[in-house]
Amino acid sequence: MNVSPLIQSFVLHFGEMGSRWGINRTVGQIYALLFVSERPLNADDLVDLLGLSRGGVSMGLKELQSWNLVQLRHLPTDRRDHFTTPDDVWAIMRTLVEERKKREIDPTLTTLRDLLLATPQTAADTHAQARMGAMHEQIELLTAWYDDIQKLETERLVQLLSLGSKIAKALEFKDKLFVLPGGRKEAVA
Amino acid sequence: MNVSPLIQSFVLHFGEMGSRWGINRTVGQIYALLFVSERPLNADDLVDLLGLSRGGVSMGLKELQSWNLVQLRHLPTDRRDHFTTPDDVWAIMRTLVEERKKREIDPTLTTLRDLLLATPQTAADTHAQARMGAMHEQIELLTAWYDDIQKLETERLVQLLSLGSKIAKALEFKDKLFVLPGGRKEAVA
DNA sequence: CGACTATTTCAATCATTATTGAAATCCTCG
DNA sequence: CGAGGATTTCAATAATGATTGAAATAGTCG
Repeated sequence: MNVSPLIQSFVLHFGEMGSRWGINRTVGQIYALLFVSERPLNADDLVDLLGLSRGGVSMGLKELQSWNLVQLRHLPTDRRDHFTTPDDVWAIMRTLVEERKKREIDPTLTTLRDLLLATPQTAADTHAQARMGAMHEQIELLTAWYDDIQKLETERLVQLLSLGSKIAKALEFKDKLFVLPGGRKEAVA
Repeated sequence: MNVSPLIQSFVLHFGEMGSRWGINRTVGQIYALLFVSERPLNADDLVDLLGLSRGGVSMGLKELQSWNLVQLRHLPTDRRDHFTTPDDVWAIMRTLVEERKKREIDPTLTTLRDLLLATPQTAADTHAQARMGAMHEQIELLTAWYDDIQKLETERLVQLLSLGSKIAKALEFKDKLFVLPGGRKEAVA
């Protein structure tokens, strides 16, 4: 691998993590190198710098493109394809979450919806369907939240994240305020 | 597989998804079946119902235990180990997030911290380190938010999620209010 | 339109991971 | 403590996934 020790450590780490992330080592390494590079790299650069095969780099880049994680660039006087990652780490993060949701959550949501429509044949089925319903409801709530949050501009998103549970403190306070004499709570939200 | 068609579909789906989630098919199937079962199941039940090998079930259960995703139960008059998943889907979700963070985020955070301490040897290193710094900062912000949120009781968490971006709307409003004549914003949060 | 280069494809190989099932170990109850 | 059943281990095998590199294709420039 023809990169400095610092960069090599980073690249190797991403290669390792790749397997835990459902992408493979090659793809992880390519992405890591593109992420830290000052200039766009072409496939030959990646072959040289990472010591991978020509075909492997081609497939890795194709996969990264399918994830929308790399951008294709054309440099003047060079007709080869060059690749970069976006500069903005928040943009990257949004893409990552979006794609993982698409691959890891949406299919399950679809399956759950289908199964919830089926007529249970046994007591076991009825119980199973109730469990699936609980799971479905939860995922719906989470994805609705995500859809909502995802629309925010980065500045505001960061603001919201920085706030953290302070907001929940406020909710708590509000609840305490609105506890009625009987002990029940008024619905206010 | 000796389960009703409804449950079989659910189990098979989780088996399929297992690979996308970094767990294997067997583990996914075992978990799915435990999740929808009315009663705790023992290893033999799982062998019968899912048609897996004795060893595979043993390893699958061990893995699920290492994820804290199943609970061991002992039934009276039966000395075999029985397994269940928690009833509360939010508790499950917390465990899942916690474990994935531990496996998929924390190691990267550690690596980044180490690499940020290194002295850059080249201009490329300096640039790479800046990129790593941006990544590090972002992950820190996200995990700090998570640590904060994670402490909330479920009721309040759900409340917060339901609110979604309404809070951001409020932030926006606040910002508009506090824009000073010069156009700069007062720091208020 | 060629000649040349860049890129992709794909069959073959290699590596890793999953799975089996029999043997070994561990437990527990009488 | 030991017999019987429950559980785990592990070597062997199967299945899947990653990687290579040479051949095919696509694309571009003069």
